[in-house]
Amino acid sequence: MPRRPTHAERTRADILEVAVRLAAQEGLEGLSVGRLAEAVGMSKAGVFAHFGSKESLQLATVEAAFLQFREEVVLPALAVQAPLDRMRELMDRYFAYLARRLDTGGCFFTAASLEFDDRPGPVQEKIRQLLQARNMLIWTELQQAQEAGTIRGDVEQLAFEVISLGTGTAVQLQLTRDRALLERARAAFVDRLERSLVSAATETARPETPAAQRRRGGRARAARG
Amino acid sequence: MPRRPTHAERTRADILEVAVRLAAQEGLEGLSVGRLAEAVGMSKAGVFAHFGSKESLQLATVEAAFLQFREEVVLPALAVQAPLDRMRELMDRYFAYLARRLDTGGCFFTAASLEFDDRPGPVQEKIRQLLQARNMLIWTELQQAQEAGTIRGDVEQLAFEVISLGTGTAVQLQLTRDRALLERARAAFVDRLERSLVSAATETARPETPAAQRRRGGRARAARG
DNA sequence: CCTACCGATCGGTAGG
DNA sequence: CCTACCGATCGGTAGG
Repeated sequence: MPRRPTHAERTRADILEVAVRLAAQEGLEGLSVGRLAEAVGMSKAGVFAHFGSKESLQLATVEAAFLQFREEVVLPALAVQAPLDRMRELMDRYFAYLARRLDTGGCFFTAASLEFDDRPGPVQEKIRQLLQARNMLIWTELQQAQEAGTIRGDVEQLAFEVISLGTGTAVQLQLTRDRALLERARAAFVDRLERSLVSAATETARPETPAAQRRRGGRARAARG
Repeated sequence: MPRRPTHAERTRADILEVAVRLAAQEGLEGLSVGRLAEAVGMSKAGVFAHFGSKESLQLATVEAAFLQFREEVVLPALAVQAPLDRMRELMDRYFAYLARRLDTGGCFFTAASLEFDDRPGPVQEKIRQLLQARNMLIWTELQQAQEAGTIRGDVEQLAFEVISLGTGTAVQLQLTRDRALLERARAAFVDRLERSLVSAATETARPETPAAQRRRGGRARAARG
């Protein structure tokens, strides 16, 4: 049973909402306590009192961005029953997230990831942890789809390609602001997934080169199993 | 005939070499004149005298990073004769560039692109221009490969996917420092290219779904032509 | 949650 | 290319 939030907690949540937006645009390091305070209509010390240090503010901002992403993208997708449809929903919702955030800094985690890849510390660790969790989620989804007999091949390779597509799209989209890229990304995802489908009639009919079979991991796994 | 560089020109080049490294790690905005001066062993005003403003320094740093990239990646690849082999060489050299820069900030342009996507101005324009030139280069390469009869399908879609793969790999690689991602990226590229090949015996033998044909642009182009 | 302040560093300039 | 300086802003603190 969720406790009724105190006044301080609500203020903190308000600050973080603005912080997520500012950090997405100016970066987690570029986000200064002074400008955050001004944007939220408080004194600098007032904002500071809620976090104690800039690093704590950064950590709280990353967490807030994650909770928001979880609510908008992950949880709704997890409600879908069939494993592969869940993966499709996840991707659809990620692309919708990118579209919504076109004017508010783009994908928070892609930006944070690149900003902190050379700044060791708790913030980097937190970002690394969240992106690792994302990798695990996608890997698990595809693994389950494979166990359900829906897809075949090297699921880790497929996971890598799906993540690259999402991340690469996020980067290109943000600089060009060209929404057509989202359609290309969707097409690329559907196309790539189709190539791993077991059910598609054309797929089973297709002969395969030994090289492609090896890349897919089909032969290797059969040898191991 | 290249003029012998003046002392000032050589100093400027030395400063920019350090600037490219610092900017790749701390960002173009995080790069401060003071720390740059310290890193290069000069006074702050001494460094400043070469550029006049931070913005000019940033522009010069982007240009220096571009010239370096051009030398290491683009020009050697352009020496290759066959259009599609040129594209393969370009990709190979980009992945090698990523591997070399694992400990010096990763892909300069991916980082710069994400850092400046919300900072309008001359620096953003410069970055946008360079990445647009990259898009055009890849598009042209694939277009030529298609005209040579080597590949078929929607070259713009293929170009988008190739760029996404490269950019997405750059982002993931830099946070995880997992070199195995480079192998996955290479495999993904080869695999994707193979699907667009005209020559592969297995390709021509494969039946194709109408949906896939539409996505490829095969039908549409035939209708137009 | 505020006012008032700290030392450090920022981009930039004067003058040589 | 240097020393010496400018106002502004940074993260952070004292005291209430």
